[in-house]
Amino acid sequence: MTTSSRRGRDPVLQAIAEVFRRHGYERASLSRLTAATGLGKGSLYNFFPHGKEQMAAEVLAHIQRWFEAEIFVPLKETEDPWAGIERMFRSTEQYFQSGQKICLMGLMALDEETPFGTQIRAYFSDWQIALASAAHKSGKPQEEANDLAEEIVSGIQGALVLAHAQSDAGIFLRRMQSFRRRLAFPCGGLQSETPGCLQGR
Amino acid sequence: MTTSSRRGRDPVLQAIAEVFRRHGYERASLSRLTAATGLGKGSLYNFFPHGKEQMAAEVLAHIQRWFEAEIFVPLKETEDPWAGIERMFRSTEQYFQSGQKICLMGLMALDEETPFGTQIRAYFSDWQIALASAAHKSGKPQEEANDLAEEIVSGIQGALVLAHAQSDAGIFLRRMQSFRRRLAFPCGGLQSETPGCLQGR
DNA sequence: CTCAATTTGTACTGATCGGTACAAAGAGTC
DNA sequence: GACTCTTTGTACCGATCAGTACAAATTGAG
Repeated sequence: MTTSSRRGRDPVLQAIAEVFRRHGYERASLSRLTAATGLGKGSLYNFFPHGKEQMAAEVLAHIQRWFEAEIFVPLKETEDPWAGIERMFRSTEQYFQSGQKICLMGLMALDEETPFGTQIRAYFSDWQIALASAAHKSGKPQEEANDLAEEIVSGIQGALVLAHAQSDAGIFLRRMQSFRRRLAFPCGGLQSETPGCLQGR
Repeated sequence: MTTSSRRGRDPVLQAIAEVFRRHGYERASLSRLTAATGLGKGSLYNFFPHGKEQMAAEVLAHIQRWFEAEIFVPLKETEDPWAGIERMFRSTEQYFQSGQKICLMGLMALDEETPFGTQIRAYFSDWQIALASAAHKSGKPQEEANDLAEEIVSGIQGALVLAHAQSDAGIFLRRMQSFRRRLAFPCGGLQSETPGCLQGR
């Protein structure tokens, strides 16, 4: 009882999320979690009776809610699709601290045999659907909008991987700028057919 | 001594690589490694006196060598850049089994505090440099070639993440087709400026 | 205050971790 | 067969894991 306790559930969840993000599910040991939250095991298991798995599930749900409110809903509901799209880019850059932070969803997506597959799937498909909706509203044909959304949602994950591998936030920011251009210009989408110089398999 | 031993080092490394790929560095426990290789702890530590870390380092070196020979060198040295590029796509699709397998380099890139940062950095930058070289040879200006290479190398990682999250190899194959088009068409590269509808920050 | 309910620290559990020690088993040479 | 030298299985090590038990401390209501 020496440390922090009466600050509500959210800051605790935030601290836990940070541990998961930095160390992954496995290495997020209880000792790390107690250290990061300032809570003893007793308190932690009092907050999360189902232990580590519940912590991770709630962290993922928290992330999902944040993206839903901050990004997906604006993308789907704004009448100015460009505003929603630019807001997505800004919020994404801010959330991932210009690529210095990692996407916990992406990290856990690579882990086999976690019980969070459903949550992870929902996160990515919600994002993709929301972005495709905005792209369609901005004038792109539905098919091209879907393709661009898939490109950008996956591309953001890849940019985070590469930026982290090279410890270079510039990579992430450059990719984000490139995605902005891709959405703004009509030419980059699904062109006719694969050109002759690359025989599509 | 009941099981396999006289097959050389390579198949053992391959089995170890598979464990690392499926479970990550942490969850790749010695018990899993002994099970996958059919070797006891004694044999494993006889092959790899420095234990798990040496195993991982050799696996990464093995991967690097494979990509170097199969993809990077052809990209850099072929006189027909399109042939090298198409070979890259085909080899990549084959290596990752159309997106069903994960990139161990990308997975470990997301892990903090592994001692493999140098190897991982080299893998990605070698790939990017080789691809940019081929793109440049195919007629793109150097700057655009660099940008496209960064887009595609990171994009492949993202495609693997998303394909794995959704258990949908189609995502990976669609992204790869999209990258083929990006390289083949001149229009998708670095255009003039960010358009007015998206005020670049 | 009193008393019940909640929150907390801590000592424990059994399991598993990576790694070591070492003797038995194999293989090669003579 | 007798002698090395390498390869192998297995018993063990201390450390750490997630999780539990539980009593002391705290809180809140009356």
